[in-house]
Order: sequence, then C-alpha cells, then structure tokens
Amino acid sequence: MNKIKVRFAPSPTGPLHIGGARSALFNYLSARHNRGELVLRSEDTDLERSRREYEEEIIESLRWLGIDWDEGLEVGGENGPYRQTERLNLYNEYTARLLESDQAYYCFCSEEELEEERRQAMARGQMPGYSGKCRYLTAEEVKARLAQGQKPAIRFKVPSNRVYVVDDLVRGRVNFDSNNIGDFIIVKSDGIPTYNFAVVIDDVLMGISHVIRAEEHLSNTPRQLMIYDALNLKRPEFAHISLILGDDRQKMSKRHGATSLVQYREMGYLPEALFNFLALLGWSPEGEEQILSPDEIISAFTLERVAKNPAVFDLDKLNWINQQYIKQKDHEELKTLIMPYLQESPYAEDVARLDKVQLDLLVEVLRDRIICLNDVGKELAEFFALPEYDAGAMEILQADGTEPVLEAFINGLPDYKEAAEIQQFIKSITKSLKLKPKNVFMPLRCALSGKSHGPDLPYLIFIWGREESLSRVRQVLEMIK
RNA sequence: GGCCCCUUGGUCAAGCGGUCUAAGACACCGCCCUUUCACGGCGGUAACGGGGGUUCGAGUCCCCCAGGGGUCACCA
Repeated sequence: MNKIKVRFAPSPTGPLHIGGARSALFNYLSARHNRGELVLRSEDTDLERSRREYEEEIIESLRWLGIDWDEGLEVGGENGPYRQTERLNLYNEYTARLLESDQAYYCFCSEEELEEERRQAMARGQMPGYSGKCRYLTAEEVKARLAQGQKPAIRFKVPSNRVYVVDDLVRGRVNFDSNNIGDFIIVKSDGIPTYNFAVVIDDVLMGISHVIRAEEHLSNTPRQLMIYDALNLKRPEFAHISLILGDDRQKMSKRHGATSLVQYREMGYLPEALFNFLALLGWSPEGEEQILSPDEIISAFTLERVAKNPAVFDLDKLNWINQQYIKQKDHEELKTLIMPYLQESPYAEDVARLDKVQLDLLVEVLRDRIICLNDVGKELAEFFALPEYDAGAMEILQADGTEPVLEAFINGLPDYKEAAEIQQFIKSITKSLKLKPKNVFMPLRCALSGKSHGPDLPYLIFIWGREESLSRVRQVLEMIK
C-alpha cells in the first residue's frame, strides 16, 4: 500500500467547531497511525465570510488540541500555496480543459432568474435544480454576451443516466443517480471556483490518498466524482464520518451551548481531555479503557472501527474525562494550570497571603473538587468567603454541647506544623469530651465556615492559619454566650 | 418533496450468524469509606425501532415501514 496522505481543509469562516476538530483529529490519527502525512489547507473561496483571523484562530485551536501537520499552512511544502484564493491560476487551467472539452459551459443567469426558477419548480411540486437554460446557448450568443461585458458563472455539464459509486471506507458502497443532480456551478461569476470544484483539484494536486470528512459531504461526493472523471483524474478513497449532534439530536450548533474549541479551552477543559473525548466520539478502541493517551489512540486508531451512526455530544462524559486528567496531573503541573485561575479570582489577595506549604495544600485539595479549571473560582469561595451563618449552621451552634467543644479548640489548638496534627488534635477533643466525632467536627466546622459541609476541616484550618481560625471560633463563642 | 446516510440502555458504544438469558464507560440509584461535601471502593436499574423474510439458528444477512439526520446555493 502506498503511503497515505490525508488533509484537513477548513473554511476560515468562524472558529474551529467541535465537529471540525473531530474531523481534523480523525485525519491526524489516520496519518499518524499509518505513518502517513497530514496537510492543512484553507478553503477560503467564500470571499464574503472568510477572514484571516479565523484561519489563525483555527490553527491555534489545532495546535492547542495537540494536532500537528506535515505540510500546508504555516509549515509550507512543495504543493503550495495552501490557500485556495492563492491558487486561482491552477484552477483556471482545469476550467479551460472542461470548457474546451464541452463538459462545462457559461451560465449568464442572474440570481433573480435562478430564484424565480426555483420558486416555480417548488410551485409545481418539483424541487430546485438548475434547468439547464444556458446549456444550449450557441457559441455566438456566448461571444456576444461576453463582449457586452456580462460576467458569467461556469457550470459543469452533468452527464445523464449515469450512476456514480462511492466505495466509502466507513459507509460501504453508496450509489448516486446523476439524473438527480442538476448542472452545478464550478466557477462563480467573480472567477472564484466553488468548493466542489476546487476541492478536487487541490486533493489531486496535493496527492491526497484518503479524504476523511464529515458526512454532510457525502451528498456532494458524486459531484466531485464527476469532476475527477471529466478531467481523467485519479480518485482518492473516501471516508465519511457521521455528524456530532446536540442533545436534541440535531446537528451541533450554537443553540447547544459551546460549540467551538476555544470556548472549551476558556471553560478550563484540558486539551488532552478533549483529544481523548473527541476520539471516542464515533470511534472506539478494542479494549475497555476509556482514558487513553494520544500515543495509545494513534496506535489503536483505524477507520474500520469508526461508527456509522451519529453521536450525541455528551458533556457529562467530557466532564468525567477532564476530571480524570486533572487527577493524573503531577503536583507542579497542576499548580501551574491552576495559578492563573487563583490569581483571577475575587480571592486573589487571600491566596497571595498563603505560604508555599499552604498553597500546595490548597492545590491538592482543589484537585479532587474540580471538574474543569474554571471551577476553581467557585470552589475558592469554600475557602475564603467570610462565614455567613445559615439556619442550619446556627442550629448546630446553639445546641447544648457546642460551647465546650469550641472552648476546647481555643484552649488546645497546638502550634501545628502540618494539617495532620490538626486532625489529631480534633480527634483528641472527641476523646477528652467523650463525644462522637460528628459532634465535635460539625460545631467546629459551622463555627469556622458558617456551613455544614465543605472541604476537610483540618485542611481548611491549615489554609486559613492558626490566628484566623482561633479568632473565628472566639467570635462565635461570644455570639452564642 | 427527490436523493443519500443512520437506528443496541438516558448518552458514548462492543457485537461483524450460534459462546447474546447482549460487554465496557458516562449519567442515575443504593451500600461502604468518612465530621460534612468531594474523591475512592462495591453493587444495581436500564437496550437490539416495528413488520416480513433467508437460515437448523438473526442484534448480526435481505426487503418493507416508521423515526431521526444530511443534502439538493454563484456556502463550504
């Protein structure tokens, strides 16, 4: 088998979408698994909507996810340029061939005319599709109109009574009847080629062996096959992966909340978690393990194990995976990740007062309590929000046995060096007062934090510091007396 | 509407004619650990869309129907 070469070809009309990211990922995985190559190219022929900023944002997102490529944007290569708008002369050559061989023709219809045609077809109960009106214009008419300065589009002459067959690597054999397809535009009146045409030329010129893309492109494939055939070009293999749906089973869109990769980054998801999660949407490894490193995924990835059915984006699972990755981080790495969130929080000043030991403990306590980095903000309130004694807390504080516990705490809290000593000390109160642990911990917790739940009490005390803790308990003691 | 794709538990999914009285994971529920919450451990509820075939035997193959999705642009 020849070396495989795949590509990811986004159109820079918006940020990288979750679905696009997965297409990129599957291409990347195929390339790496087979020791082939990945090309990144920009399909920017929609002049209206394409923006260079989006291209940059997409590239940044891909890099963030952990995807790199061997040829194309930013890295260069021998088949450039890698932006379609910079390849216009290349397409012209093929357009000319199609025109000369009478497989394409000029179309002078205006938007309005086409619109009207569509309306009438609808009214007749038929569906839109170009009538072929300009197909039989004589050479003289064409010449005349051109001379008048009219700007025509160029349409491909769809052969009739032909069946186009796609042997799709994930869907199997799919047939399309050419009679259901109207003559389509390959070059717009502004001289820019359309997707269905440019994509073929690029894939051929760049030596793409496998086209792996979203299923929404399956219906377009016969049009592309026509171009390959008309130009006598070798067709690549195709693999159409199913779409990612929202929880209402519709194609993922803004309505479903965050759909772009940058949004997930901003929410504090880790790139390795997204990488893992996206790989598992539509693909599954042989084993039962769900948490897989990029290398493990690469070595296990094959198109044969890609599912045909669409997948609903399951945020719960993403959350769980992200949590797993947070748990796996070593301390310093986690600290580095969390620091910015600590510094941006309303409690940044409190955090700044902590010494290294306290800060390290805070990071470790946070580890088990957050799902994504963004949770740090609200979790921090558990540590640094001033106590507000709610009804439940007051009830516990005003119970009979509370006073002696608080007094014992104030009188006996040792000059500890680590949180474990605090734990031991509180345990010792349970013994000396002959109380259940709960009847010691809860009054203290409520006195200290105002709440009946939260992180381990010794950790909280350690992070607040001895003086602050004592002072809080003293105040409560006075209040309830 | 035409064409095309898809259909296993709430979700992701394994299964590629017999070992399926159907795996695993997320979520959910229960129990345990525990001062509480979280973490962790253990266990549980829960599925082959419907109908016809083919076959000794069908979740697995074929057909029909239903449902969902995609596509029919001078967008990709």
